[in-house]
Amino acid sequence: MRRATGLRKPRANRVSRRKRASEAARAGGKSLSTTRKTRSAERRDAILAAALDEFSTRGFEAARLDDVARRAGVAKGTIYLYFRDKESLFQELIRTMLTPLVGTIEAMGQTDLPLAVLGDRIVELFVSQIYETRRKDVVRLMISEGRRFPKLAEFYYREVLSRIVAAVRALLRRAAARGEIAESLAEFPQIIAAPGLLAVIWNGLFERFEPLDVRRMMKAHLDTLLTPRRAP
Amino acid sequence: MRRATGLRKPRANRVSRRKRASEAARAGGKSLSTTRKTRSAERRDAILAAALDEFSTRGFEAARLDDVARRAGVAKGTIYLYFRDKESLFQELIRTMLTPLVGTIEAMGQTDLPLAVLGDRIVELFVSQIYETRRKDVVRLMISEGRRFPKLAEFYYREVLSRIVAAVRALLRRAAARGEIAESLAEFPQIIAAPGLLAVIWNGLFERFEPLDVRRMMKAHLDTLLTPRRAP
DNA sequence: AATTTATGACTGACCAGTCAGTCATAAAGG
DNA sequence: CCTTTATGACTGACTGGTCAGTCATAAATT
Repeated sequence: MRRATGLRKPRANRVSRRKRASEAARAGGKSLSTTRKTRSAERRDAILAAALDEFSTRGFEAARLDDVARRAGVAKGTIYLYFRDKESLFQELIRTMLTPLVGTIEAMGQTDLPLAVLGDRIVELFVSQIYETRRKDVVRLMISEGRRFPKLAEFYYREVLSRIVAAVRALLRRAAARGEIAESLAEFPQIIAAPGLLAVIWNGLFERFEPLDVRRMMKAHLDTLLTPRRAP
Repeated sequence: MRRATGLRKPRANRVSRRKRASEAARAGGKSLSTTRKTRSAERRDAILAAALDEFSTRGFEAARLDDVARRAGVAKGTIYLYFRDKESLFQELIRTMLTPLVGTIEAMGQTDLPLAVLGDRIVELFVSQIYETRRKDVVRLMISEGRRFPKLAEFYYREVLSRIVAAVRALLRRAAARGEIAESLAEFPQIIAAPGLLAVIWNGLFERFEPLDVRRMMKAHLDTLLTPRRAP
């Protein structure tokens, strides 16, 4: 039951408070750094990692910051030293995880190889950098909760998606010019990503009933999109 | 501020309670039926419709049953006459909206037309029955919240998805046998649906930045998948 | 009058965010 | 170098507010 008195209870018997925290930090794998700055960065990362776990399994609303704190080996108040509020923590999480991806993908947009070759690279990039990574969970979060965070959706569109779409479009245009694919495809770069997206969702919902081999599916898809250069 | 007393306040001055409710029912467009059964079914539907609105805009956790009740022109307690609890309401909503779709799609799986023709029908079916309908919101809900309702995901897989997948797979096998598409495609019926799924998500998150023409995208996709029968 | 249907005030549990207090570490002084 | 003082990172009990679900009572229907 909730205490009814409005009186502040005087502090008492704090039994070994720091102990748990430092143990958890140690358990986190990192040697406990003594530098203030290093320690601070480690804590931030620990909180972000814990937040990803909790947000992924319960969703934004249902996730409890108490649980995030416990998982990060930190007191709840500490979270508020690093993030303004729950929403801010959520947005930072997505920003931090997805931003680094853009460069990699844009770089790939530059290369001027036959699509038959690039295809393998695209598939591999997606699988190794997203599907087999915690970034998969971030993508899921973006899909699931993005509508309720219009600012975040806008950020994500401007900083990530629009750039990727532009890169892929350029790539497809060149391939179409070479006659490797139909012109109409270059208009919808989203088509290239669609099976990957589907796989992320399928994996979260139905994998236990019917597994899906992303790599093979994406490969089959790309192969089929290629215009067969005259039947043999 | 929250009331602190634990005392039950005696009931008093209920001023014209039914009025608002019956007005709202009338405003709902339906003539107020006198049949018990009809009226009951109407209420149920009103609650489901209101629930779809609220769950769609706020998400399952954040949606308030008070708001669902208000929107349905009903008192909160009434919801509990029709549904066991919030979760049950959510699951019933998805069941009710998606189940009728299966028959339509399975029927299409039977027809034995060239894929070039069937393609148009598939696109049109998807757009008119899902994308331009409130079912689009239900699909979004399934994607966003499905992970937290394993039972629901299982129901959806068994009753809806697996059947659709089977129908499309059969359809693709026949098309592959006729040489209309690559064999490898028939292994992944999901590929056919992928752009539609992507469109639903895109529509919810990024439509305001960059509109996406589903019909044209899906058409372009299907056209590209068809093996060009020998270059002209 | 009896039964069914509906209502909405109320409760109990829950949780984001706060803040007075603590303590490890750093800086200053001897 | 050692001791003292200062700093601010960190803690967790607490507050204020929210909301799912209940139930005593009222309205409608038979």
